[in-house]
Amino acid sequence: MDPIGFTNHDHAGCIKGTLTQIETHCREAGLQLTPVRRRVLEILLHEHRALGAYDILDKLREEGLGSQPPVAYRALDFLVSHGFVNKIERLNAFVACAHPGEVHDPAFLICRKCDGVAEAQTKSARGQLGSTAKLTGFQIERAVLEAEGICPNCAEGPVV
Amino acid sequence: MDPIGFTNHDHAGCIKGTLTQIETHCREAGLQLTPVRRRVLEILLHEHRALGAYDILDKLREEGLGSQPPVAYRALDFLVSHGFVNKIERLNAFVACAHPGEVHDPAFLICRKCDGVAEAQTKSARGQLGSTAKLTGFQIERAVLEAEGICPNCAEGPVV
DNA sequence: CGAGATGTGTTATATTATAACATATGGCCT
DNA sequence: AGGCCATATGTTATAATATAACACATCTCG
Repeated sequence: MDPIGFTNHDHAGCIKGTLTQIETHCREAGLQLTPVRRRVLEILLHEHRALGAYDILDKLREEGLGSQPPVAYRALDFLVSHGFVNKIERLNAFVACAHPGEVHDPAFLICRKCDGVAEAQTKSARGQLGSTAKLTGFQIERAVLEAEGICPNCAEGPVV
Repeated sequence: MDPIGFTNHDHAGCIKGTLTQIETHCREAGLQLTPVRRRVLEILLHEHRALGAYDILDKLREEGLGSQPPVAYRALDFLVSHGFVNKIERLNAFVACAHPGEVHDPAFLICRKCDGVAEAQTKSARGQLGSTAKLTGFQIERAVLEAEGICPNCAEGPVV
């Protein structure tokens, strides 16, 4: 499986770069990127696919960084609330954000076979709904698009 | 609260019309709209907002139509799989579909105060991602847009 | 009638998530 | 230093959501 956005890329560099970027962002914004939070972020960057909270908790437990659900959920809450990680509602799982720091309405391509997740740009998800929202007076704060389907890897070599 | 798409409409007529429409559809397609399935659909049409599976189960239980989770989940599975009901992943809840029968990628405006849900038209959610999907070879099967915000009712008269 | 497909009843359990309270840790004010 | 507040973590318990598995009923079709 190669769920890294479904295309090859410099994974080691991507992890390191994003991590550095987020570290800087936290330092400047006065956010505490504590060991647990940092480790959860690293795990998600490393896996580069959607992981459930309990998958993450298992890894933390192996490393002696925490063993009870709130440990994982708190770290994830922090990371999600600051835009470093996104929650994929459809999978009840979490994935490192491809564009941390930027304000954006994320869109995801989710493979229903391998659970690989690619984050896409969607400039206008909000704009799309804009007309409907305006008509009714609804104020959109966040918009998430989740598309389910088959990724190229699973399409070529069916798991069956 | 008036979460009916956030605008007034002929609710009784809307329930009846949709129900008739779905009944016809089922008859023609050879689908069994059994008592439990029909009742769950009615409940959702009547409430016209997102209900959790256990909320629905409570109502079924009161009416003697079933008391165990699988009863509700099976009915919901049927209704969702045939496009009569949509699941709002963000809320782990279910809402009657505003456009049953039509093939469409639904979009929802979800009020984070009252949990009211309006279903919007979104012709191009799929098209939006089309370019990205094409680039990577991802085959989109379903796409759902969920927007969170404040509905006009909650904005005007804050619950606080 | 018998076989297969579909739907329901029921028990048990899996999975995901949070409430609540105790214990650190570090800054900051006097 | 001492006291105080905010923030983070540790821990126990439990809530909320969802499904597996098996027994039984009903219906159709050959």
